[in-house]
Amino acid sequence: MRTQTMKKLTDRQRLILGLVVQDYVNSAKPVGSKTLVTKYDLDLSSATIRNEMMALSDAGFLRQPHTSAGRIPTEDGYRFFVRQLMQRSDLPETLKHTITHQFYQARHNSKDWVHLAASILAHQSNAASIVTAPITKDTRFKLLQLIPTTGRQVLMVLVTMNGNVSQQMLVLAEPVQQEKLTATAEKLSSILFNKDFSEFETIPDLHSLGKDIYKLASEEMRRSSQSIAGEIYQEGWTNVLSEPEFSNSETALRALKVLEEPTMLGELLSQTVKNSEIGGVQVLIGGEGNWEELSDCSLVLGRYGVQDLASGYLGVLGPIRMPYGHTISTVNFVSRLMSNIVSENMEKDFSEVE
Amino acid sequence: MRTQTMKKLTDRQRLILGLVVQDYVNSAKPVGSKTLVTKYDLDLSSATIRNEMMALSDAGFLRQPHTSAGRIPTEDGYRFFVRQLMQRSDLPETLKHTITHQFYQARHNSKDWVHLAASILAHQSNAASIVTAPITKDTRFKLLQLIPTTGRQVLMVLVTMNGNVSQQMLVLAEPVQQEKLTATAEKLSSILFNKDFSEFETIPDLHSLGKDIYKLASEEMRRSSQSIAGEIYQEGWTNVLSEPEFSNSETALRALKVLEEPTMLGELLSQTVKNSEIGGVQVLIGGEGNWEELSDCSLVLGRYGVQDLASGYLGVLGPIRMPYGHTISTVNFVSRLMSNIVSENMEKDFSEVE
DNA sequence: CGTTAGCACTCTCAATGCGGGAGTGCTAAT
DNA sequence: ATTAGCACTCCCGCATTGAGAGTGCTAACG
Repeated sequence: MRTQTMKKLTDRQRLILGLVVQDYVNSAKPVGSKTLVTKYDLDLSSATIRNEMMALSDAGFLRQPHTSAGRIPTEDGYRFFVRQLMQRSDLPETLKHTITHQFYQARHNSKDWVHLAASILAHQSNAASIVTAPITKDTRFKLLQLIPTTGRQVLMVLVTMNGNVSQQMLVLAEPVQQEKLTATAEKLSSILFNKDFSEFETIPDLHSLGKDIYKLASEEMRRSSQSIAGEIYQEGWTNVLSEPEFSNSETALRALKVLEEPTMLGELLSQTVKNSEIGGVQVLIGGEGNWEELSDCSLVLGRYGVQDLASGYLGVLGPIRMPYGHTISTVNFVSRLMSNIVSENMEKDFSEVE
Repeated sequence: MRTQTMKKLTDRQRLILGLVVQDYVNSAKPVGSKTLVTKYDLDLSSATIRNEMMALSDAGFLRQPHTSAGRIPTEDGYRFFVRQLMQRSDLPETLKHTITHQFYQARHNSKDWVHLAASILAHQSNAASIVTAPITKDTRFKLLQLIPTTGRQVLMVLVTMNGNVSQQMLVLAEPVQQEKLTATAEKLSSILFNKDFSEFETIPDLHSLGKDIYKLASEEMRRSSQSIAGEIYQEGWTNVLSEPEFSNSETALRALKVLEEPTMLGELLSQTVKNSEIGGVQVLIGGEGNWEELSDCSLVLGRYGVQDLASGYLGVLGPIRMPYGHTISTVNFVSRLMSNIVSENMEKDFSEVE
């Protein structure tokens, strides 16, 4: 509301605002002036604190749930806190090592490490986590293989130049010898090698099997190039439900519906962090006016991966009363680990392909 | 409690019990004698109904939340209803067609149709759905392929005799020519063809690359043969949360924790429906004494697939106050569709392999 | 005998009222 | 500028109340 006015706060006001946020995040109860003095033994009287609190209320950073109750932060209060007061609280070194090790072990299977990320985020932040598998915007074809499984069913595996793998089960009109499948795959691979998806328009001269596969491959390439995010992993819903502000479950319902509805979630991700830098973290507090359903929630969202090449989203949904410092550090840390895994894969790529 | 006594109920008592269950399922409010008479215009006075209700309470099928409130079914009441009174309510034909068509379109990609099943169950039953991807107990090796993706990374695809596909990304110690990969894959494939996983013990004579792959393949086969269930798909949690009995969210929390914890869920599935017939449906009402967390919930669980060859689980979790007839029919219907898809795939298999 | 009308009784639920307590805003003194 | 003091406001828990719904019982009825 008064973002442009943005009054300068005195150091003491900043201190008090910080303490109120901190205390409220821990206790979930409105913070009174006296509580503040005794709990953090300040060298001030409660009356002074009251005056300052009034100033902070006027500035729009604190509010009272009702006359003559303690203060709780407003959304703007949280925002100011996150932008100016908060200090990141790093994870303890031993924990970092453990997590790093877990990622190291899972690094070969993208399903594994994406799932691991969701799990760690949910546990560390005590909230609900959202992680999407990385996707690549690169649409240059590298190779294709056809693997007979059973009867007329064939698994088609597509690999792009930077190593993205996608696959599709297909059913042939009639059984085909494995040799013929291999030959077809090799022929298509050599025709399409290093071609961009957009060059797929002109259908090459092929026998019917080749043509069918060709169509499917091009369809698959198109599909994978259009999606905004990879598969979505979520965990820790019950963490959110056990927060006291969601005990009536009506409010929790509103928020969790956003997570459950893939279209909403996609919109949320793309609108919020689509073009943000990788490694950075965005904090969406109380829906920011755009997301009514999230009015009591905050999101800490980020992107991981390698800029312009391959990336995915990760984030945490919790109550607006959230330990931002810790959550942001955690998201950051996990994001970095995941980016490492992605870029490791890419680097190996360059060293060979060039 | 008094299951062995199992008093014979008169027809009128059965009728009344049925009506109470029906009405309570719809309204979520205790059912009174007068309500029953007027709503379903019975040719009896409320006093008579009261007498019968008392009998049903004595028999353990009805109870009162407090003195002088209407009656609600006990767990035993629901069980009696499900076993003896309930009539299945088939889905309307048009809906059946729509659903069948959706499955038809998704039939080639197991991810797609399993996900579709979860989605349809959640929507139709207005509860939370659980579906696991089918897994095969057959452990006979069919073929293996190695697909270079980027740098030293290689995708290994394993196919079993009945067409199960599993894959694993692996990183080689040093770059290897594609030709060599192909040759290795072919050699291993021919060595292992039609061998059972248990025969993998004796390591054949191979060069180092072949040995590495061999170990990984055998590891992968072992892993996939040990799991009780395929990947788990869930949907419709918010449906459960919006039921009035879960408005305080404490109770919902208990139940949903079971779904979120994979080990618990696995135990639940295996203990309940592991060896049940495919196509049959099991109803777990109020935890049945074994699952304290589910005391306010009911589960309708089933298996789909082809007996002894490939199967998965599907089911629905909702409040104990559940429209059992409709839910059971839905689970049954979806189960049948999924079994069809699985068996279609298997049949094609036999026709060619034999 | 099963069924029914009548009635007293019980218990919930919503509304109301009543301290106690926590915390405020203001004023006047330091 | 800070603080002590104080009146005031409002929540919260608790008990009270009355209406309403539904019961269990008894006695009358066909």
